[in-house]
Amino acid sequence: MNEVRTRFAPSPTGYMHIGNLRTALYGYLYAKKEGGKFILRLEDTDAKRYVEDAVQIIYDTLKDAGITYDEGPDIGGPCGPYVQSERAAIYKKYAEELVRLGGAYYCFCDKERIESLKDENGVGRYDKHCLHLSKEEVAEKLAAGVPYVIRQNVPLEGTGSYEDLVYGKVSVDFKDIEDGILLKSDGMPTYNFANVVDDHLMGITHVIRGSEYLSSTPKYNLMYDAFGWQRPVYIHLPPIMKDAHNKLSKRNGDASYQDLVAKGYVKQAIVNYIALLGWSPKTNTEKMTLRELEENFSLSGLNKSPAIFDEAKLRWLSGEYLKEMSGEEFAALATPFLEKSKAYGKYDAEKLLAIVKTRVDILSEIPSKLDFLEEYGKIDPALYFNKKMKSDAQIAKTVLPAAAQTLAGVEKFENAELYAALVALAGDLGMKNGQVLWCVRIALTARENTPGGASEMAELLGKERCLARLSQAEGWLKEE
RNA sequence: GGCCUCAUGGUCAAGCGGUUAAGACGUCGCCCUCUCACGGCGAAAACCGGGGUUCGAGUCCCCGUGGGGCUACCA
Repeated sequence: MNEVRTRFAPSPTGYMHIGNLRTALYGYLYAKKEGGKFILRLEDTDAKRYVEDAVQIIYDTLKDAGITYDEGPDIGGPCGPYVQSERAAIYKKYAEELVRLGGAYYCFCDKERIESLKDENGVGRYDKHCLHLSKEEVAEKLAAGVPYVIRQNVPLEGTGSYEDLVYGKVSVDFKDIEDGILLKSDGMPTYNFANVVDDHLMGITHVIRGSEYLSSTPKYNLMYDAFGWQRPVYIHLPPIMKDAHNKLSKRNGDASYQDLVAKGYVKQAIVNYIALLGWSPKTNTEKMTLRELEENFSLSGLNKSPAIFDEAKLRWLSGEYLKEMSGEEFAALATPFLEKSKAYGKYDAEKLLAIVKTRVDILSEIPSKLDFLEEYGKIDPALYFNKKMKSDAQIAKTVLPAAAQTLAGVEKFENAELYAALVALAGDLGMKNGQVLWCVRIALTARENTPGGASEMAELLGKERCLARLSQAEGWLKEE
């Protein structure tokens, strides 16, 4: 049994899409699961599409997501170079070899002739014109320096079939496949050729890629067969959609991995979530770390229908990761976001983080959850009304002054003590706990909803602010 | 247009000829509770349509409909 070798072969054309990342993740997971190797290869044969920082983004994203590779452009390996633009000579050699084997041929047709083959709809296919050139004619043109490409020689009849591990049997008639260009006139190969040569030379046993290659795979198999190479196992993956009609893509302004990280989604949650888009674990446990994914991944759980990216579920997962973190871990991740809050620097950071930890799913929500602390202002008396607590502005008028007095006397300004003191006050006043607590909380925060009860808010605010706010609130009540 | 391919709740998704058609997110309700959140419990919610095959079809076959892909000197 040969060692399993999978690869991720992105084209450095911009940002790392969620779909690309998932393809990389599955390749990585399968290799790990099988104790094999995962390889990174850059497919940069199209100079026109090259984007400056794209390569670095690919490295950074994979690293950030924890997807490590055993061989790749920046770390080397036995099958290098791992950048296609550095392998031009290799492709040329194999293209010429394929010509010798009859699987390809030189083509000297110019653009005009190719255009003339197309019908009014721009649809047309190459007519194998140059396939019929004699050896001498070819040699002559080559010697004369006539520009050429090398085309694949696809049979006119027959059917190409293969067994895809997720889609099952896929068949395409050769008559529906054009003699595509393998080697461009600039000497570089097209994807259609480079992927075959590289996957073979790099010993790739399992090709994991997007379903857009489903119907072109038979022509790759034609090349494997012509060379006498063993065909790899194919695993095509359905696309990740933005909605029922559109694929998730940066072009549509959809979130990339780094966008999601910047928004404050927990990285592990992102990886966990995308693993679930198109794959389902055997058990009902969906929350899994990368390590757990490595153990549980299996090709049989792969799904063949497109999956719509659901940010709501990602949020939930992110929140789950946040909640189970230790205070230190959470602080490390959350502090940069906490610094953007109006409350930052004015309150005990540890307390702020503790309050926000179970109330936030993504880190970027932190400022808005805390800003209210610094937005204290005139209180609408209606806020004091609460049916269940049986409280209203009238009750508040007697509660607030008494509460101010009580709080002034609390030594240890901490939740437990404050709660006890306020409950005791309720007893003294002959009121329900809720009547006192509700009124105090409203007076302290000027908000109907706050991330914590009256005593917690009081602790956070501190004695000085509490007393000041209480007296201010009392004043506003009297104006009514 | 031709070819490839997909189709279970709003979303992800289990199911692989016989099930009360899982589970998760979301939604809604209840409980807990000093509001919110957390947590607990519960509910609503699906087999695209039509033909077959079969004792029996979400599961197999065909057609239709709808979606996605390919049809580049892009990948």
